Amino acid sequence: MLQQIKTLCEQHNVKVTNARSSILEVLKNAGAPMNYEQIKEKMKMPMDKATFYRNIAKFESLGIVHKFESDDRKWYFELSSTTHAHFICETCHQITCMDVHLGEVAGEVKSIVLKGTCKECKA
Amino acid sequence: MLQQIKTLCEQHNVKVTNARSSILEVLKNAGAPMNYEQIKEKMKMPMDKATFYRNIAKFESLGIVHKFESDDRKWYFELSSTTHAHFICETCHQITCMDVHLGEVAGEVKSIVLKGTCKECKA
DNA sequence: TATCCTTTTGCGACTAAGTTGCATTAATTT
DNA sequence: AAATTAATGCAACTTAGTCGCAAAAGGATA
Ligand SMILES: [Mn+2]
Ligand SMILES: [Mn+2]
Ligand SMILES: [Zn+2]
Ligand SMILES: [Zn+2]
Repeated sequence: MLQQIKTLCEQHNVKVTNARSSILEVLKNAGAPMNYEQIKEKMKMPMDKATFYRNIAKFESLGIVHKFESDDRKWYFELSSTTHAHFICETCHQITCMDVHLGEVAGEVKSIVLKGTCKECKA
Repeated sequence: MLQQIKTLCEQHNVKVTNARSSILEVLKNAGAPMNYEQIKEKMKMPMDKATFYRNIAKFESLGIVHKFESDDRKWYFELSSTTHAHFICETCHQITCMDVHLGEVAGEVKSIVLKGTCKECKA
């Protein structure tokens, strides 16, 4: 298990269990947001979905993990970083992380999801 | 039935049925995006959800209606207008329509959903 | 080490928004 | 009128995520 992940849990006062480090390790190595099925596939150990979702909920509440919903009605997860947007192509379903700068907004923004057609699919 | 709605259907070559005008009439009078249950409550006639969703899907494909998902995992619908964003407060679950101006974006944007905490809940 | 207590996990049953198949009805076409 | 096509209602289905509960893990105390 990566020391980095152990530290991350300890900083947030979360016990480091196999299930938890397993989830975080996959997310650490992810190049893009992943859903439950995708994370499960990449995990070395088997894990029940109840365990997965309960731990994810904990990570979320602690601000370790961020989630949003794609157009397939599934939740996608990534390790928290600076607030950025996700562009979801309704044709090819690819998810792209991107920075946008919003103007005046009606509150504190935690998640930005744009849906539409990506440049490749448009062309 | 409103003449306006009849015209809307005819312009898109959609037969005007009771079910269809009933849905559109509710959306026409809506002050904010509404989900299936909310629309159903406001409708004069009873309507099966299969009929509702099939017609909504048709409206969407024709560009008459726009939908997005809130944090309650339900779809919210509104009559199409100029592209604008929806701010969803994760505390009070209120949905606010708003204009944002994005900078450079990776494709053609059709839907913008911001989630976070609204000013009232923040205070 | 033995006992107690709290937290985490796995399993299976459950929930609920939205979908689908199919038979019936309504509207068009010939 | 008969034939064809489109819209509707109903019930069964799908499926991402949730929940209750009992078993396991683990830490604290003695
Ligand atoms: Mn991202
Ligand atoms: Mn709106
Ligand atoms: Zn695309
Ligand atoms: Zn609020």
